[in-house]
Amino acid sequence: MKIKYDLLKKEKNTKARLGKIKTNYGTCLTPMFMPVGTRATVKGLTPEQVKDCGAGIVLSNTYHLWLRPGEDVVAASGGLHKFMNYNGPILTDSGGFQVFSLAKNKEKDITEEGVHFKSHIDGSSLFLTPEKSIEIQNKLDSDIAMSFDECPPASASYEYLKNSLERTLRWAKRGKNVHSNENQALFGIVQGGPYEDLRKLSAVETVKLDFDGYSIGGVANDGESKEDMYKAIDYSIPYLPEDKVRYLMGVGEPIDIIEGVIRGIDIFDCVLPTRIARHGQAFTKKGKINLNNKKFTTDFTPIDDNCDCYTCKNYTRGYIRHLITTKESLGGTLLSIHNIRFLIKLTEDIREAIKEDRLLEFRDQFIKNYEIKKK
RNA sequence: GCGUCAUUGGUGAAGUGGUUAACACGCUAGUUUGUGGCACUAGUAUGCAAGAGUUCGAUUCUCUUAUGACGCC
Repeated sequence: MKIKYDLLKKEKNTKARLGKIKTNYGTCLTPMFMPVGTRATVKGLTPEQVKDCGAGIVLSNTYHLWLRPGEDVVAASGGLHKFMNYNGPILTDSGGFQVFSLAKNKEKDITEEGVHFKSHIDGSSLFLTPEKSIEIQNKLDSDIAMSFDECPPASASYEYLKNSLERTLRWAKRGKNVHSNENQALFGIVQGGPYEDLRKLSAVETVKLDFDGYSIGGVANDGESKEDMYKAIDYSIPYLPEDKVRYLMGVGEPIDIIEGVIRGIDIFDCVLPTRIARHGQAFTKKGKINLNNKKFTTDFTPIDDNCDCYTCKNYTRGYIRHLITTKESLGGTLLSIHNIRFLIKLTEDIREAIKEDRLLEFRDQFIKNYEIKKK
């Protein structure tokens, strides 16, 4: 079975939705946050720890698994779920983001046929096409595959974005034509930067191709402003079907998740909780804190008051600071557990607020608490 | 006891008779949004063992003292 999305409720005062995604590996409620496990592992965490955080879908990455260990190795092991011992749903990103980060000369490296990369491992020349990306994902056997798109930088011009999204549409069609895994859903990606007509064009044309779900891409990169991110969502959502999942790629920050849900987004993913964890930072209801800061040396309280995560139930700020400053890997693990749980709990709270039609009040209250501590 | 050499920030250390004493680590703070994992950015010695002298000017030259290493009796 491919995935199935059920729309359970629409919030009265916003475009927020409550939904359910059914997959072969379980059912998840939306809005939802998906932890990122680029190389078939959420860095520093066992699958059990990821599940204990309340995770539904976990992300992995086509580009990285293509290079190492190779999609045939994963397929030989019995597919990605068996390979990484994760029995929940998995979504694979197409490698489109690596177009953004690895193709140095956009004009030259990105062609109609595909994208030329330099391997980040050994510098060798690589060529990835929409067909190749989908074939790899078919073999990886994730539950949801993503179309291969170009994720242009926020600084790209209108002309560039227009040409880019039109090419991404052609790539989406090519990818869909070769998609052959009956157990795997395929999502299309809407591009177009912060421009209303481009987002509309991209959304309308992508929906015509009839995907199992739709993403909004090209946001939250390269220093894009929050205003532009919200515009990208607002200009795309009206053209997406109500009975399909909507996925905002690469977001992120607690505030942006709330604002995204208000604008009609169902699922999110982001490296932020695990990346900042490895660098010693933690989300709290009062804002982000940096456990590297000296003031936490003798702070023997949990990271966040009343947090129900394993880390907060068992460890103190002072101990975690010690692990972080001595570069013990357990520090990153404990902070990753907390940060992932924080974002998942946030989406759980958002779902409760939607049930009671009080999402806007929930947002205002969250912002009030989150910014006080920032000073 | 005599002789030789050394003494630069929290640490390892470079260096020069003349504006801001290199670099690294550490430390302090900040950044991080479909991960090129463990990174990046910024700040961090009003002082070069102490004292005196030479000089327009000394961390850099001279002397004394202190401490240390090595050698000799």
